[in-house]
Amino acid sequence: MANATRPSTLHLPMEDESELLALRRARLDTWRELGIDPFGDAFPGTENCKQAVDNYVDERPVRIAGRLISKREMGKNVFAHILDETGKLQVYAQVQGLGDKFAFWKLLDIGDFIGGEGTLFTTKTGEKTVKLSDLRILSKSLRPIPSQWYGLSDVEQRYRQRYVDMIVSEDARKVLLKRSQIVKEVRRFFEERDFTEVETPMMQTIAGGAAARPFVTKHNALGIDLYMRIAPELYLKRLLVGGMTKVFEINRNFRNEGISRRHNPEFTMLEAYWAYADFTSMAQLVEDLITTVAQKVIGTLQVGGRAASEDGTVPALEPIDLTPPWPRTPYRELVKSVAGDDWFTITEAERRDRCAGKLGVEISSVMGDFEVTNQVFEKLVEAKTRNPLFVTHLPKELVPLAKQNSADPSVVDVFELIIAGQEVAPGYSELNNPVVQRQRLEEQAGEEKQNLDEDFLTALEYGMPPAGGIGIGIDRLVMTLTGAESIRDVILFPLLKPKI
RNA sequence: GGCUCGGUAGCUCAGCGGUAGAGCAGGUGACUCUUAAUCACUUGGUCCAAGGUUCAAAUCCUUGCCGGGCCA
Repeated sequence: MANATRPSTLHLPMEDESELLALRRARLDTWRELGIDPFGDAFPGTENCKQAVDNYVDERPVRIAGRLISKREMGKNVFAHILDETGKLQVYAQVQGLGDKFAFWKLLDIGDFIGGEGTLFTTKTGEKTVKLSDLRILSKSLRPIPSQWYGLSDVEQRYRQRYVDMIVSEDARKVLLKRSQIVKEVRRFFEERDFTEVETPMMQTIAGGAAARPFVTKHNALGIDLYMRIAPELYLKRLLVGGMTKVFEINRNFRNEGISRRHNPEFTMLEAYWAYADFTSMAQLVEDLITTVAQKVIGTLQVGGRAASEDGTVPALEPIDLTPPWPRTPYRELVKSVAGDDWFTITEAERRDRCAGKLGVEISSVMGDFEVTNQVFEKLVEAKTRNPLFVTHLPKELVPLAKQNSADPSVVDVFELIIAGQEVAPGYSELNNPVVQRQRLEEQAGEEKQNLDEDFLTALEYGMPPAGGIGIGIDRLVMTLTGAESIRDVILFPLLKPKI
Protein backbone atom coordinates (compact mmCIF):
# COMPACT_ATOMS: atom_id res chain seq x y z
CA MET A 1 0.00 0.00 0.00
CA ALA A 2 2.29 2.73 -1.26
CA ASN A 3 -0.42 5.34 -0.96
CA ALA A 4 -1.65 4.35 2.47
CA THR A 5 -0.99 7.81 3.87
CA ARG A 6 -3.03 9.48 1.16
CA PRO A 7 -6.77 9.53 1.63
CA SER A 8 -8.58 7.68 -1.11
CA THR A 9 -10.88 9.83 -3.17
CA LEU A 10 -12.44 6.92 -4.99
CA HIS A 11 -15.44 5.94 -2.92
CA LEU A 12 -16.04 8.61 -0.34
CA PRO A 13 -19.71 8.92 0.58
CA MET A 14 -22.02 11.82 -0.10
CA GLU A 15 -19.82 14.72 0.93
CA ASP A 16 -17.66 14.03 -2.09
CA GLU A 17 -20.52 14.09 -4.54
CA SER A 18 -21.08 16.71 -7.13
CA GLU A 19 -23.83 19.20 -6.60
CA LEU A 20 -25.98 17.48 -9.20
CA LEU A 21 -25.96 14.18 -7.38
CA ALA A 22 -26.37 15.74 -3.96
CA LEU A 23 -29.48 17.62 -5.06
CA ARG A 24 -31.14 14.52 -6.37
CA ARG A 25 -30.30 12.60 -3.24
CA ALA A 26 -31.74 15.40 -1.13
CA ARG A 27 -35.03 15.06 -2.99
CA LEU A 28 -35.42 11.58 -1.55
CA ASP A 29 -35.99 13.13 1.84
CA THR A 30 -38.46 15.63 0.44
CA TRP A 31 -40.55 12.80 -0.98
CA ARG A 32 -40.43 10.92 2.30
CA GLU A 33 -41.49 14.02 4.21
CA LEU A 34 -44.60 13.97 2.01
CA GLY A 35 -45.17 10.37 3.11
CA ILE A 36 -44.27 9.02 -0.34
CA ASP A 37 -41.72 6.28 -0.94
CA PRO A 38 -39.77 7.32 -4.05
CA PHE A 39 -39.01 3.64 -4.70
CA GLY A 40 -42.52 2.49 -4.01
CA ASP A 41 -45.03 -0.05 -5.19
CA ALA A 42 -45.76 -1.67 -8.51
CA PHE A 43 -47.92 0.16 -11.00
CA PRO A 44 -49.61 -2.60 -12.99
CA GLY A 45 -52.12 -2.42 -15.80
CA THR A 46 -50.46 0.20 -17.97
CA GLU A 47 -50.38 0.33 -21.74
CA ASN A 48 -47.15 1.26 -23.46
CA CYS A 49 -46.42 4.56 -25.19
CA LYS A 50 -47.02 3.18 -28.66
CA GLN A 51 -50.33 1.56 -27.74
CA ALA A 52 -51.56 4.78 -26.17
CA VAL A 53 -50.88 6.71 -29.38
CA ASP A 54 -51.85 3.98 -31.88
CA ASN A 55 -55.20 3.33 -30.23
CA TYR A 56 -56.06 6.98 -30.05
CA VAL A 57 -59.65 7.91 -29.32
CA ASP A 58 -60.43 11.39 -28.11
CA GLU A 59 -60.83 11.43 -24.31
CA ARG A 60 -60.09 7.71 -23.95
CA PRO A 61 -58.85 7.01 -20.41
CA VAL A 62 -55.33 5.57 -20.25
CA ARG A 63 -52.89 4.38 -17.62
CA ILE A 64 -49.26 4.85 -18.55
CA ALA A 65 -45.76 4.68 -17.11
CA GLY A 66 -42.25 5.46 -18.25
CA ARG A 67 -39.06 7.38 -17.71
CA LEU A 68 -39.38 11.16 -17.65
CA ILE A 69 -37.04 12.45 -20.35
CA SER A 70 -38.05 16.08 -20.82
CA LYS A 71 -40.25 18.64 -19.17
CA ARG A 72 -41.47 22.08 -20.09
CA GLU A 73 -42.93 23.90 -17.13
CA MET A 74 -45.07 27.00 -17.65
CA GLY A 75 -46.32 28.07 -14.27
CA LYS A 76 -49.64 26.38 -13.85
CA ASN A 77 -49.23 23.77 -16.59
CA VAL A 78 -46.55 21.37 -17.72
CA PHE A 79 -45.74 19.41 -20.85
CA ALA A 80 -43.35 16.48 -20.57
CA HIS A 81 -42.30 13.36 -22.41
CA ILE A 82 -41.97 9.87 -21.01
CA LEU A 83 -40.07 7.06 -22.72
CA ASP A 84 -40.35 3.29 -22.89
CA GLU A 85 -39.02 0.72 -25.36
CA THR A 86 -41.82 1.52 -27.78
CA GLY A 87 -41.00 5.22 -27.92
CA LYS A 88 -41.95 8.56 -26.45
CA LEU A 89 -45.29 9.82 -25.20
CA GLN A 90 -46.19 13.38 -24.31
CA VAL A 91 -48.04 14.00 -21.07
CA TYR A 92 -49.73 17.22 -20.02
CA ALA A 93 -50.66 18.39 -16.57
CA GLN A 94 -52.40 21.45 -15.25
CA VAL A 95 -53.31 22.61 -11.79
CA GLN A 96 -57.03 22.08 -12.43
CA GLY A 97 -56.56 18.44 -13.44
CA LEU A 98 -53.98 17.36 -10.85
CA GLY A 99 -54.79 19.49 -7.82
CA ASP A 100 -52.28 19.02 -4.99
CA LYS A 101 -50.27 16.56 -7.02
CA PHE A 102 -49.35 19.30 -9.49
CA ALA A 103 -46.66 20.28 -6.98
CA PHE A 104 -44.95 16.96 -7.70
CA TRP A 105 -43.53 18.46 -10.89
CA LYS A 106 -41.24 20.61 -8.76
CA LEU A 107 -39.77 17.44 -7.26
CA LEU A 108 -39.49 15.36 -10.40
CA ASP A 109 -36.15 15.19 -12.16
CA ILE A 110 -35.41 14.19 -15.71
CA GLY A 111 -34.71 10.47 -15.48
CA ASP A 112 -37.31 9.60 -12.82
CA PHE A 113 -39.82 6.88 -13.56
CA ILE A 114 -43.39 8.09 -13.25
CA GLY A 115 -46.82 6.53 -13.61
CA GLY A 116 -50.05 8.29 -14.36
CA GLU A 117 -53.64 8.14 -15.41
CA GLY A 118 -55.49 10.51 -17.67
CA THR A 119 -57.29 10.92 -20.94
CA LEU A 120 -56.05 11.27 -24.49
CA PHE A 121 -56.27 14.55 -26.40
CA THR A 122 -54.50 16.23 -29.28
CA THR A 123 -52.55 19.44 -28.80
CA LYS A 124 -52.76 22.50 -31.02
CA THR A 125 -49.65 21.33 -32.80
CA GLY A 126 -51.20 17.90 -33.44
CA GLU A 127 -49.36 15.70 -30.94
CA LYS A 128 -51.36 12.97 -29.25
CA THR A 129 -50.98 13.56 -25.53
CA VAL A 130 -52.20 12.31 -22.17
CA LYS A 131 -53.89 14.88 -19.93
CA LEU A 132 -53.07 13.65 -16.45
CA SER A 133 -55.61 13.25 -13.67
CA ASP A 134 -53.24 11.27 -11.47
CA LEU A 135 -49.46 11.23 -11.15
CA ARG A 136 -47.01 9.37 -8.97
CA ILE A 137 -43.30 8.75 -8.78
CA LEU A 138 -42.38 5.12 -9.37
CA SER A 139 -38.63 5.36 -9.01
CA LYS A 140 -36.20 8.18 -8.33
CA SER A 141 -33.18 8.65 -10.59
CA LEU A 142 -30.17 9.73 -8.55
CA ARG A 143 -27.97 10.46 -11.54
CA PRO A 144 -28.42 13.03 -14.29
CA ILE A 145 -28.93 11.56 -17.74
CA PRO A 146 -27.07 12.93 -20.77
CA SER A 147 -28.58 15.55 -23.01
CA GLN A 148 -31.51 14.27 -25.05
CA TRP A 149 -30.39 16.52 -27.86
CA TYR A 150 -26.72 15.59 -28.15
CA GLY A 151 -26.94 12.09 -26.77
CA LEU A 152 -23.77 10.21 -25.89
CA SER A 153 -20.96 10.63 -28.37
CA ASP A 154 -18.30 9.05 -26.20
CA VAL A 155 -18.15 5.60 -27.81
CA GLU A 156 -16.50 4.10 -24.79
CA GLN A 157 -19.22 5.24 -22.42
CA ARG A 158 -21.89 3.99 -24.82
CA TYR A 159 -20.46 0.48 -24.60
CA ARG A 160 -19.61 0.55 -20.91
CA GLN A 161 -22.95 1.98 -19.86
CA ARG A 162 -25.29 0.62 -22.50
CA TYR A 163 -28.24 1.38 -20.24
CA VAL A 164 -27.45 5.08 -20.52
CA ASP A 165 -26.96 4.78 -24.28
CA MET A 166 -30.39 3.18 -24.52
CA ILE A 167 -32.03 6.03 -22.64
CA VAL A 168 -30.67 8.71 -24.97
CA SER A 169 -30.18 6.92 -28.29
CA GLU A 170 -33.10 5.75 -30.38
CA ASP A 171 -30.60 4.01 -32.65
CA ALA A 172 -29.27 1.93 -29.77
CA ARG A 173 -32.80 0.87 -28.86
CA LYS A 174 -33.68 0.10 -32.49
CA VAL A 175 -30.66 -2.13 -33.10
CA LEU A 176 -31.35 -4.06 -29.90
CA LEU A 177 -34.96 -4.68 -30.92
CA LYS A 178 -34.00 -5.54 -34.51
CA ARG A 179 -31.52 -8.09 -33.27
CA SER A 180 -34.18 -9.72 -31.16
CA GLN A 181 -36.57 -9.86 -34.12
CA ILE A 182 -33.89 -11.26 -36.41
CA VAL A 183 -33.14 -14.11 -34.01
CA LYS A 184 -36.86 -14.77 -33.62
CA GLU A 185 -37.36 -14.95 -37.40
CA VAL A 186 -34.33 -17.19 -37.87
CA ARG A 187 -35.86 -19.62 -35.39
CA ARG A 188 -39.23 -19.43 -37.08
CA PHE A 189 -37.59 -20.09 -40.47
CA PHE A 190 -35.93 -23.28 -39.28
CA GLU A 191 -38.94 -24.45 -37.32
CA GLU A 192 -41.17 -24.02 -40.37
CA ARG A 193 -38.78 -26.33 -42.23
CA ASP A 194 -38.93 -28.99 -39.51
CA PHE A 195 -35.46 -28.38 -38.10
CA THR A 196 -35.10 -29.26 -34.43
CA GLU A 197 -33.39 -26.73 -32.16
CA VAL A 198 -30.86 -28.29 -29.80
CA GLU A 199 -28.41 -27.18 -27.14
CA THR A 200 -24.98 -28.80 -27.04
CA PRO A 201 -22.17 -28.25 -24.51
CA MET A 202 -20.71 -24.79 -24.04
CA MET A 203 -17.99 -26.22 -21.80
CA GLN A 204 -16.03 -28.99 -23.46
CA THR A 205 -13.11 -31.17 -22.47
CA ILE A 206 -11.66 -30.70 -25.97
CA ALA A 207 -12.34 -27.51 -27.90
CA GLY A 208 -12.96 -28.72 -31.44
CA GLY A 209 -14.80 -27.86 -34.62
CA ALA A 210 -12.72 -24.86 -35.63
CA ALA A 211 -9.18 -23.55 -35.60
CA ALA A 212 -9.16 -21.00 -32.79
CA ARG A 213 -7.62 -20.54 -29.36
CA PRO A 214 -10.10 -21.42 -26.62
CA PHE A 215 -10.72 -19.92 -23.19
CA VAL A 216 -9.73 -22.30 -20.42
CA THR A 217 -11.63 -22.74 -17.19
CA LYS A 218 -11.50 -25.24 -14.37
CA HIS A 219 -13.92 -27.65 -12.84
CA ASN A 220 -13.15 -27.80 -9.13
CA ALA A 221 -14.84 -31.04 -8.13
CA LEU A 222 -13.61 -33.00 -11.14
CA GLY A 223 -10.18 -31.36 -11.00
CA ILE A 224 -9.95 -30.93 -14.78
CA ASP A 225 -9.55 -28.14 -17.28
CA LEU A 226 -12.55 -27.31 -19.40
CA TYR A 227 -12.67 -25.23 -22.55
CA MET A 228 -15.35 -22.76 -23.55
CA ARG A 229 -16.52 -23.98 -26.90
CA ILE A 230 -15.14 -22.48 -30.10
CA ALA A 231 -17.83 -24.22 -32.22
CA PRO A 232 -20.72 -26.66 -31.70
CA GLU A 233 -19.97 -28.57 -34.91
CA LEU A 234 -18.63 -31.85 -33.52
CA TYR A 235 -21.61 -32.27 -31.20
CA LEU A 236 -24.18 -31.44 -33.86
CA LYS A 237 -22.63 -34.07 -36.12
CA ARG A 238 -22.93 -36.60 -33.30
CA LEU A 239 -26.66 -35.87 -33.45
CA LEU A 240 -26.69 -36.80 -37.15
CA VAL A 241 -25.02 -40.07 -36.16
CA GLY A 242 -27.74 -40.48 -33.55
CA GLY A 243 -30.43 -40.23 -36.20
CA MET A 244 -31.41 -36.57 -36.46
CA THR A 245 -31.88 -35.33 -40.02
CA LYS A 246 -32.39 -31.60 -39.46
CA VAL A 247 -30.88 -29.83 -36.45
CA PHE A 248 -29.82 -26.31 -35.63
CA GLU A 249 -28.38 -24.45 -32.67
CA ILE A 250 -28.17 -20.75 -31.88
CA ASN A 251 -25.72 -20.14 -29.09
CA ARG A 252 -22.55 -18.44 -27.98
CA ASN A 253 -19.05 -19.34 -29.18
CA PHE A 254 -15.92 -18.11 -27.40
CA ARG A 255 -12.62 -17.45 -29.10
CA ASN A 256 -9.58 -16.27 -27.20
CA GLU A 257 -8.30 -13.95 -29.90
CA GLY A 258 -8.06 -10.29 -30.78
CA ILE A 259 -10.88 -7.77 -30.53
CA SER A 260 -11.79 -5.58 -33.47
CA ARG A 261 -14.65 -3.93 -35.28
CA ARG A 262 -15.67 -7.40 -36.44
CA HIS A 263 -14.57 -9.60 -33.54
CA ASN A 264 -15.86 -9.94 -30.00
CA PRO A 265 -14.47 -12.76 -27.82
CA GLU A 266 -17.97 -14.15 -27.37
CA PHE A 267 -20.33 -14.09 -30.31
CA THR A 268 -23.52 -15.79 -31.36
CA MET A 269 -23.35 -18.57 -33.90
CA LEU A 270 -26.05 -20.34 -35.80
CA GLU A 271 -25.11 -23.78 -37.07
CA ALA A 272 -27.48 -26.05 -38.98
CA TYR A 273 -27.02 -29.57 -40.36
CA TRP A 274 -29.23 -31.31 -42.87
CA ALA A 275 -28.80 -35.01 -43.56
CA TYR A 276 -28.86 -36.21 -47.18
CA ALA A 277 -28.30 -32.63 -48.40
CA ASP A 278 -25.10 -31.05 -49.71
CA PHE A 279 -23.53 -27.60 -49.92
CA THR A 280 -25.70 -26.57 -52.87
CA SER A 281 -28.88 -27.21 -50.88
CA MET A 282 -27.34 -25.31 -47.98
CA ALA A 283 -26.59 -22.32 -50.23
CA GLN A 284 -30.23 -22.25 -51.25
CA LEU A 285 -31.26 -22.53 -47.59
CA VAL A 286 -29.03 -19.60 -46.60
CA GLU A 287 -30.30 -17.47 -49.47
CA ASP A 288 -33.90 -18.21 -48.46
CA LEU A 289 -33.13 -17.60 -44.80
CA ILE A 290 -31.48 -14.21 -45.19
CA THR A 291 -33.97 -12.86 -47.72
CA THR A 292 -36.90 -14.05 -45.61
CA VAL A 293 -35.52 -12.49 -42.43
CA ALA A 294 -34.62 -9.24 -44.19
CA GLN A 295 -38.07 -8.96 -45.70
CA LYS A 296 -39.80 -9.64 -42.38
CA VAL A 297 -37.63 -7.60 -40.06
CA ILE A 298 -36.26 -4.80 -42.23
CA GLY A 299 -39.17 -4.82 -44.65
CA THR A 300 -37.00 -4.62 -47.76
CA LEU A 301 -34.19 -6.40 -49.59
CA GLN A 302 -32.23 -3.17 -49.92
CA VAL A 303 -30.41 -3.05 -46.59
CA GLY A 304 -27.60 -1.23 -44.82
CA GLY A 305 -27.71 1.96 -46.89
CA ARG A 306 -26.87 5.30 -45.36
CA ALA A 307 -27.39 8.91 -46.33
CA ALA A 308 -24.45 11.29 -46.17
CA SER A 309 -24.16 13.26 -42.93
CA GLU A 310 -25.16 16.91 -43.05
CA ASP A 311 -21.63 18.15 -42.46
CA GLY A 312 -20.35 15.90 -45.23
CA THR A 313 -17.84 14.04 -43.03
CA VAL A 314 -19.64 10.72 -43.52
CA PRO A 315 -20.26 9.83 -47.16
CA ALA A 316 -23.46 8.20 -48.35
CA LEU A 317 -23.47 4.44 -48.69
CA GLU A 318 -25.39 2.53 -51.35
CA PRO A 319 -27.61 -0.15 -49.85
CA ILE A 320 -26.80 -3.82 -50.29
CA ASP A 321 -29.15 -5.51 -52.76
CA LEU A 322 -30.25 -8.88 -51.40
CA THR A 323 -32.54 -9.68 -54.32
CA PRO A 324 -32.17 -13.39 -55.18
CA PRO A 325 -30.82 -15.39 -56.85
CA TRP A 326 -27.32 -14.66 -55.62
CA PRO A 327 -24.43 -15.63 -57.90
CA ARG A 328 -22.62 -18.90 -57.16
CA THR A 329 -19.15 -18.62 -58.63
CA PRO A 330 -16.16 -20.94 -58.29
CA TYR A 331 -13.16 -19.52 -56.46
CA ARG A 332 -10.87 -20.00 -59.47
CA GLU A 333 -13.19 -18.09 -61.79
CA LEU A 334 -13.27 -15.16 -59.38
CA VAL A 335 -9.48 -15.12 -59.09
CA LYS A 336 -9.05 -15.31 -62.86
CA SER A 337 -11.46 -12.44 -63.37
CA VAL A 338 -9.26 -10.08 -61.37
CA ALA A 339 -5.79 -11.58 -61.89
CA GLY A 340 -5.92 -12.75 -65.52
CA ASP A 341 -7.22 -15.85 -67.29
CA ASP A 342 -3.70 -17.31 -67.34
CA TRP A 343 -3.26 -17.03 -63.56
CA PHE A 344 -3.30 -20.76 -62.89
CA THR A 345 -1.08 -21.65 -65.89
CA ILE A 346 1.84 -19.26 -65.29
CA THR A 347 4.62 -20.17 -62.88
CA GLU A 348 4.58 -19.48 -59.17
CA ALA A 349 7.33 -16.86 -59.60
CA GLU A 350 5.27 -15.11 -62.26
CA ARG A 351 2.29 -15.01 -59.92
CA ARG A 352 4.38 -13.36 -57.24
CA ASP A 353 5.71 -10.82 -59.75
CA ARG A 354 2.22 -9.99 -60.91
CA CYS A 355 1.09 -9.35 -57.33
CA ALA A 356 3.95 -6.93 -56.70
CA GLY A 357 3.41 -5.36 -60.12
CA LYS A 358 0.14 -4.56 -61.77
CA LEU A 359 -2.16 -6.14 -59.14
CA GLY A 360 -0.66 -4.14 -56.29
CA VAL A 361 -1.32 -6.89 -53.72
CA GLU A 362 1.11 -7.11 -50.83
CA ILE A 363 2.50 -10.57 -50.23
CA SER A 364 5.28 -11.88 -48.04
CA SER A 365 8.03 -14.32 -48.93
CA VAL A 366 6.86 -16.83 -46.30
CA MET A 367 3.51 -17.32 -48.02
CA GLY A 368 2.92 -20.52 -49.89
CA ASP A 369 1.67 -20.43 -53.46
CA PHE A 370 -1.97 -21.04 -52.50
CA GLU A 371 -1.69 -18.25 -49.93
CA VAL A 372 -0.48 -15.85 -52.60
CA THR A 373 -3.53 -16.68 -54.69
CA ASN A 374 -5.73 -16.35 -51.65
CA GLN A 375 -4.26 -12.94 -50.91
CA VAL A 376 -5.34 -11.87 -54.39
CA PHE A 377 -8.78 -13.30 -53.69
CA GLU A 378 -9.15 -11.53 -50.33
CA LYS A 379 -7.93 -8.11 -51.46
CA LEU A 380 -9.38 -7.94 -54.97
CA VAL A 381 -12.53 -10.06 -54.71
CA GLU A 382 -13.71 -10.45 -51.13
CA ALA A 383 -12.94 -6.93 -49.92
CA LYS A 384 -14.67 -5.40 -52.94
CA THR A 385 -17.80 -7.54 -52.90
CA ARG A 386 -20.86 -5.68 -51.72
CA ASN A 387 -23.91 -7.66 -52.81
CA PRO A 388 -24.20 -11.31 -51.74
CA LEU A 389 -21.86 -13.73 -53.50
CA PHE A 390 -21.45 -17.45 -52.95
CA VAL A 391 -17.84 -18.38 -53.58
CA THR A 392 -17.80 -22.11 -54.32
CA HIS A 393 -15.23 -24.85 -54.78
CA LEU A 394 -12.45 -23.43 -52.66
CA PRO A 395 -9.00 -25.03 -52.93
CA LYS A 396 -8.70 -27.89 -50.45
CA GLU A 397 -5.70 -26.28 -48.73
CA LEU A 398 -7.96 -23.48 -47.49
CA VAL A 399 -10.59 -25.77 -45.97
CA PRO A 400 -8.77 -28.94 -44.92
CA LEU A 401 -11.74 -30.48 -43.11
CA ALA A 402 -14.27 -30.36 -45.94
CA LYS A 403 -15.29 -33.01 -48.43
CA GLN A 404 -13.33 -33.12 -51.66
CA ASN A 405 -15.14 -32.66 -54.96
CA SER A 406 -15.64 -36.01 -56.68
CA ALA A 407 -14.75 -34.66 -60.14
CA ASP A 408 -11.86 -32.37 -59.07
CA PRO A 409 -10.15 -33.50 -55.85
CA SER A 410 -8.07 -30.29 -55.70
CA VAL A 411 -11.16 -28.38 -54.58
CA VAL A 412 -13.71 -28.99 -51.85
CA ASP A 413 -17.51 -28.91 -51.89
CA VAL A 414 -18.05 -25.79 -49.85
CA PHE A 415 -19.19 -22.22 -50.23
CA GLU A 416 -18.33 -18.98 -48.51
CA LEU A 417 -21.10 -16.41 -48.53
CA ILE A 418 -19.65 -12.92 -48.77
CA ILE A 419 -21.69 -9.78 -48.16
CA ALA A 420 -20.22 -6.30 -47.88
CA GLY A 421 -16.66 -7.60 -47.81
CA GLN A 422 -17.36 -9.87 -44.86
CA GLU A 423 -17.62 -13.64 -44.63
CA VAL A 424 -21.13 -14.10 -43.35
CA ALA A 425 -21.66 -17.82 -43.74
CA PRO A 426 -19.62 -20.84 -44.74
CA GLY A 427 -21.46 -23.93 -45.99
CA TYR A 428 -20.10 -27.44 -46.43
CA SER A 429 -20.79 -30.81 -47.81
CA GLU A 430 -19.73 -32.42 -44.56
CA LEU A 431 -16.95 -34.96 -44.45
CA ASN A 432 -18.47 -38.24 -43.24
CA ASN A 433 -15.69 -40.69 -44.01
CA PRO A 434 -14.25 -41.58 -40.57
CA VAL A 435 -10.93 -42.75 -42.00
CA VAL A 436 -10.28 -39.52 -43.91
CA GLN A 437 -11.61 -37.46 -41.00
CA ARG A 438 -9.14 -39.13 -38.63
CA GLN A 439 -6.24 -38.44 -41.01
CA ARG A 440 -7.14 -34.78 -41.33
CA LEU A 441 -7.67 -34.25 -37.61
CA GLU A 442 -4.41 -35.99 -36.79
CA GLU A 443 -2.56 -33.77 -39.26
CA GLN A 444 -4.23 -30.74 -37.73
CA ALA A 445 -3.45 -31.77 -34.16
CA GLY A 446 0.20 -32.49 -34.99
CA GLU A 447 2.12 -33.35 -31.82
CA GLU A 448 -0.79 -32.49 -29.58
CA LYS A 449 -2.61 -35.81 -29.79
CA GLN A 450 -4.53 -35.01 -26.60
CA ASN A 451 -6.51 -32.53 -28.71
CA LEU A 452 -7.96 -35.36 -30.84
CA ASP A 453 -11.63 -35.81 -30.14
CA GLU A 454 -11.62 -39.61 -30.10
CA ASP A 455 -15.27 -39.81 -29.17
CA PHE A 456 -16.22 -37.77 -32.22
CA LEU A 457 -14.19 -40.09 -34.45
CA THR A 458 -15.81 -43.08 -32.79
CA ALA A 459 -19.21 -41.56 -33.53
CA LEU A 460 -18.34 -41.18 -37.20
CA GLU A 461 -17.34 -44.84 -37.30
CA TYR A 462 -20.90 -45.73 -36.36
CA GLY A 463 -21.90 -43.94 -39.58
CA MET A 464 -22.95 -40.37 -40.29
CA PRO A 465 -25.26 -39.75 -43.25
CA PRO A 466 -24.05 -37.45 -46.02
CA ALA A 467 -25.07 -33.99 -44.91
CA GLY A 468 -24.87 -30.30 -45.63
CA GLY A 469 -23.92 -27.86 -42.90
CA ILE A 470 -23.83 -24.10 -42.46
CA GLY A 471 -22.67 -21.63 -39.89
CA ILE A 472 -23.89 -18.06 -39.75
CA GLY A 473 -22.46 -15.46 -37.44
CA ILE A 474 -25.60 -13.86 -36.06
CA ASP A 475 -23.78 -10.70 -34.99
CA ARG A 476 -22.45 -10.13 -38.49
CA LEU A 477 -25.84 -10.89 -39.99
CA VAL A 478 -27.39 -8.26 -37.73
CA MET A 479 -24.63 -5.82 -38.77
CA THR A 480 -25.38 -6.46 -42.43
CA LEU A 481 -29.12 -6.10 -42.07
CA THR A 482 -29.06 -3.02 -39.82
CA GLY A 483 -26.07 -1.30 -41.39
CA ALA A 484 -24.14 -1.29 -38.08
CA GLU A 485 -20.45 -0.68 -38.65
CA SER A 486 -19.11 -2.26 -35.49
CA ILE A 487 -19.93 -5.58 -33.88
CA ARG A 488 -20.02 -3.67 -30.59
CA ASP A 489 -23.11 -1.87 -31.79
CA VAL A 490 -25.05 -5.11 -32.15
CA ILE A 491 -23.78 -6.79 -28.97
CA LEU A 492 -25.47 -5.34 -25.91
CA PHE A 493 -22.51 -5.55 -23.59
CA PRO A 494 -19.30 -5.93 -25.63
CA LEU A 495 -16.15 -6.87 -23.77
CA LEU A 496 -14.00 -3.90 -22.74
CA LYS A 497 -10.98 -3.80 -20.48
CA PRO A 498 -11.92 -2.81 -16.96
CA LYS A 499 -11.18 0.80 -16.14
CA ILE A 500 -8.82 1.08 -13.13
C1' G B 1 1.28 -6.39 -31.37
C1' G B 2 2.52 -1.72 -34.82
C1' C B 3 0.94 3.15 -36.51
C1' U B 4 -2.45 7.04 -35.55
C1' C B 5 -6.28 10.05 -33.19
C1' G B 6 -8.68 11.10 -28.63
C1' G B 7 -9.67 11.56 -22.87
C1' U B 8 -11.39 19.45 -20.20
C1' A B 9 -18.35 20.71 -15.96
C1' G B 10 -23.76 15.65 -15.74
C1' C B 11 -23.80 15.77 -21.61
C1' U B 12 -21.79 18.09 -26.34
C1' C B 13 -17.52 20.74 -27.23
C1' A B 14 -13.91 25.23 -27.50
C1' G B 15 -9.27 26.66 -25.39
C1' C B 16 -3.15 24.27 -27.23
C1' G B 17 2.50 28.27 -22.55
C1' G B 18 0.16 33.70 -18.95
C1' U B 19 -6.42 34.01 -13.71
C1' A B 20 -10.60 27.35 -16.73
C1' G B 21 -14.77 28.87 -21.20
C1' A B 22 -19.65 28.22 -24.12
C1' G B 23 -24.40 25.71 -25.21
C1' C B 24 -27.61 22.29 -23.00
C1' A B 25 -28.67 20.03 -18.24
C1' G B 26 -28.92 21.79 -12.89
C1' G B 27 -30.53 26.01 -9.12
C1' U B 28 -33.85 30.62 -8.10
C1' G B 29 -37.80 33.59 -10.10
C1' A B 30 -41.76 34.62 -14.15
C1' C B 31 -45.23 32.16 -17.38
C1' U B 32 -52.24 27.62 -18.40
C1' C B 33 -50.88 24.42 -25.70
C1' U B 34 -45.16 23.52 -24.94
C1' U B 35 -42.03 20.23 -27.72
C1' A B 36 -33.97 21.60 -28.29
C1' A B 37 -40.32 25.92 -24.73
C1' U B 38 -39.11 31.11 -23.67
C1' C B 39 -37.16 35.34 -20.45
C1' A B 40 -33.98 37.11 -16.17
C1' C B 41 -30.37 35.87 -12.63
C1' U B 42 -27.11 31.85 -11.14
C1' U B 43 -24.17 27.24 -9.21
C1' G B 44 -20.82 23.87 -11.12
C1' G B 45 -13.93 21.59 -12.71
C1' U B 46 -8.08 16.37 -9.15
C1' C B 47 -8.44 19.76 -17.57
C1' C B 48 -7.31 10.66 -17.49
C1' A B 49 -2.76 9.49 -14.10
C1' A B 50 2.42 9.98 -12.67
C1' G B 51 6.95 12.25 -13.63
C1' G B 52 9.79 16.18 -16.28
C1' U B 53 10.92 21.16 -18.80
C1' U B 54 9.59 26.33 -17.41
C1' C B 55 9.22 32.26 -13.51
C1' A B 56 4.50 29.96 -15.16
C1' A B 57 1.63 23.63 -17.98
C1' A B 58 -5.14 21.76 -19.60
C1' U B 59 -1.51 23.45 -23.29
C1' C B 60 5.39 21.34 -24.39
C1' C B 61 8.28 16.40 -23.31
C1' U B 62 8.38 11.17 -21.21
C1' U B 63 5.89 7.01 -19.29
C1' G B 64 1.45 4.61 -18.07
C1' C B 65 -4.06 3.66 -18.22
C1' C B 66 -8.67 3.50 -21.14
C1' G B 67 -11.03 4.06 -25.85
C1' G B 68 -11.73 4.96 -31.48
C1' G B 69 -9.68 4.17 -36.50
C1' C B 70 -6.18 1.77 -39.85
C1' C B 71 -2.75 -2.31 -40.32
C1' A B 72 -0.86 -7.43 -38.78
